[in-house]
Amino acid sequence: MTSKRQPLHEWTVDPDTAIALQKSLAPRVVRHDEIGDVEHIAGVDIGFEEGGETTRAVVVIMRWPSLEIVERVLHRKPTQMPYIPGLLSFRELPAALEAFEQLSVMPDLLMVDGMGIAHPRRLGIAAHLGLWLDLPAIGVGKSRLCGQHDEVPDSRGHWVALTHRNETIGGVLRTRERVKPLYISTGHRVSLETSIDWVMQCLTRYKLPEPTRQADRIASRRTAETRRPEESAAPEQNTLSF
DNA sequence: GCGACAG
DNA sequence: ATCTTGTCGC
Repeated sequence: MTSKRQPLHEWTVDPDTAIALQKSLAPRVVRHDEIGDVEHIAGVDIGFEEGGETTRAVVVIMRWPSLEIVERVLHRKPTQMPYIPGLLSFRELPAALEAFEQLSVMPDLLMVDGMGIAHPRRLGIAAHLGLWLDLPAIGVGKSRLCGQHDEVPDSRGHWVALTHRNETIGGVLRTRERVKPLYISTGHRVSLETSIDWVMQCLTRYKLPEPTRQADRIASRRTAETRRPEESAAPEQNTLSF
């Protein structure tokens, strides 16, 4: 029997409703390790086109530990909510969720561009996505949303705690010397320490871990792959698997 | 009331 | 996030 998972909640574009949802969902986020064998890791990132009118979600699936790309999905969807600090997931997840529906392989771990629980109400985009898909997830942010931290030693692999309201919500990790550190945090079913470990394991020669870096390249850059299909050929095609 | 503010 | 060329430095 195929049972279709019921969605966590109805979507909304109302700020107050979104905040209320975050408060009720945050307690359900699992902050300890509840992760099995990892065969595939997904990198998730969102980009925008036409001045923000269109949201472009990209999911890259990599095999572990080879880190070879085994699948990529690019999905476009009309943007229906503005960017509001703290409500990022409500703007970017709709497109991402539809991208996941296109996958032929479900990953065992997610690495999302943005915060996990390092969020004012402890439900950043990585936590929200992990909770929705019920998959282990790690938040990989490039800048700070909230919380305070000491200066990070300029040595690859070193990190300091990110604290907010008397609680450690993440870690600020130096993934490359002389380069701005990354803000790592639990998304779902992965502890902070394990999250940092996975990020380090996925580093090559760049600032970002491979899953996020690959997704980022495709989502942000307007290259040959990012090219929209010919309007005359297939006007309705907004999804590309390659 | 005054800043701060993921992508 | 996005608009954008070249340029300085490890």
